[in-house]
Amino acid sequence: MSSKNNLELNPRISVDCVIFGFDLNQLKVLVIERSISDSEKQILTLPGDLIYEGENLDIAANRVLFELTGLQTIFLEQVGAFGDTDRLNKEADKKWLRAVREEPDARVITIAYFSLVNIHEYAPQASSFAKSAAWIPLNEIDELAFDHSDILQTALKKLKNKIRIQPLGFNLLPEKFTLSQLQKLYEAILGRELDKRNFRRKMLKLQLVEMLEERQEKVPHKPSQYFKFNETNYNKLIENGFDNFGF
Amino acid sequence: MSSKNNLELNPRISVDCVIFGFDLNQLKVLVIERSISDSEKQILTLPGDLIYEGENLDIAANRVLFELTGLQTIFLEQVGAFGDTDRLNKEADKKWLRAVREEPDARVITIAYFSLVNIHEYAPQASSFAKSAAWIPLNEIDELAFDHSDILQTALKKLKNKIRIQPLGFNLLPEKFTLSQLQKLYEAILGRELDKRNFRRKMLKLQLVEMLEERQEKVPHKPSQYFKFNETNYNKLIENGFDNFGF
DNA sequence: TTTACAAAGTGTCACACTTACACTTTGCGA
DNA sequence: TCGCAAAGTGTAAGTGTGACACTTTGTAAA
Repeated sequence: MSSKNNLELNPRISVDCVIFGFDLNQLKVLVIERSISDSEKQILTLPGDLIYEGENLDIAANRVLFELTGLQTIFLEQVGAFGDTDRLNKEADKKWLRAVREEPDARVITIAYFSLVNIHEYAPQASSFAKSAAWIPLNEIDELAFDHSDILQTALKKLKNKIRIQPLGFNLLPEKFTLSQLQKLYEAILGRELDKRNFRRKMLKLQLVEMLEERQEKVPHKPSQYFKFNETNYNKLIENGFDNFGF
Repeated sequence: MSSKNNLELNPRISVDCVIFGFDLNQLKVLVIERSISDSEKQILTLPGDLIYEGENLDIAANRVLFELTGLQTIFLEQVGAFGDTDRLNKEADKKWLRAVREEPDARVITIAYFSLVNIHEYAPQASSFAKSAAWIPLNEIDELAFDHSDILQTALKKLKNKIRIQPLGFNLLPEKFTLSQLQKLYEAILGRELDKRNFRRKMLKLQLVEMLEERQEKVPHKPSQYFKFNETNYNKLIENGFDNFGF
């Protein structure tokens, strides 16, 4: 174990990303599967990296996101700093750090970000950790490495709050979508069911969605109209001081 | 200027605190007056400090707050991390850092917190910066050192959002207060006027305040009833899923 | 003691929004 | 052609919001 040197005096800084996706059915999170040896139980972590020298935090988060997903200029917002002194102290985590880090005992303070990704545009990149990346449904994640469960919960809370105020959801959907899919997304994020008629009435009144000429095909039931997000109306809406969907 | 050494590789970490107070009339912020020499123009900063070795972020923020105000166990919440590489690069800031810091050129990433303080319980402590601390009305602050204006604006935005969801305001008031004072506080935070009758109706319906037997004395107009915050009812309220004051 | 002042305190109405609720329509596939 | 499965649709009751003006009350000054 390192003695009192400046490893301890000067914490390292990392960024970790909570990347949400939606497969038109479930809310998912992009996680990295980490294993030391075959015999070891797989442990999941959030994608992240130490920041580079002279690199801004937002830039670092964008870098991690891009290296992993190939996506750029998408929604990305800070969740906060997580820096408890014992955040890397679980035995399994220490073991792994010793295997991969130059300074496994250094204190690391991480700045967490969350981001919303259109899962259908997602293209895994050839970065060192991309090959072990996986979309896991939110409700199937029970344990993450380090304090990543904590980070995930905080990010989710932030998303829940934000979705009521900004139409973030559209970042998670393909360009055209049905109102049922949109509703499912809101239900997945908010964690409760919504009334179909009330939901549609609200969305249509706000004019945030625009009906397309196109409808579903080859579905074994009445085909649904496709809609697209109307950004112009959204911008008008927030100019006028809109700040609550009422969900 | 330092060459490529680990001063640059390993950023220092600080905490900065946005401490809000309310004097029953105006919303104020506790700032530090910094000056290098008498001839220099005074520059204002938010109170803050580099974290200690092995110190948790929350603990460090509480420490700064306590050293400055003598107050403990009060509302304190993280605003976020501010780490742009150029955040200490203004000429006046660099000059000052060279005068007071051991490593004036090191990159510093700061974790900002905001806190609500009952200004009447505030007792300046004998810490190194407490003697130059001052409560400045929010609307009289035009420029702060470093990126502290940015931090202040972000904290204020967070406060505005939070006040709609949690009855934070009571942290800023003395134990007994009038409904007009409470209204003034909400107006100061939200930055707009509220209707007296509607405000009272809402507060009384929610039963968050409780009327005391006492009223104002020696005021040259009809004396007002005093009220106190009812924490029991607040806890009941949030259990039942209350999440919006409707302001 | 009367009067002026200044802030406290009070009620109603119109409107918008929210919630709860059930049946019909439509296209596909068997 | 029949069954299925999800899409799509309207209304009524209740609740909350916003706008609005006058009366009350204690102090202090004339």
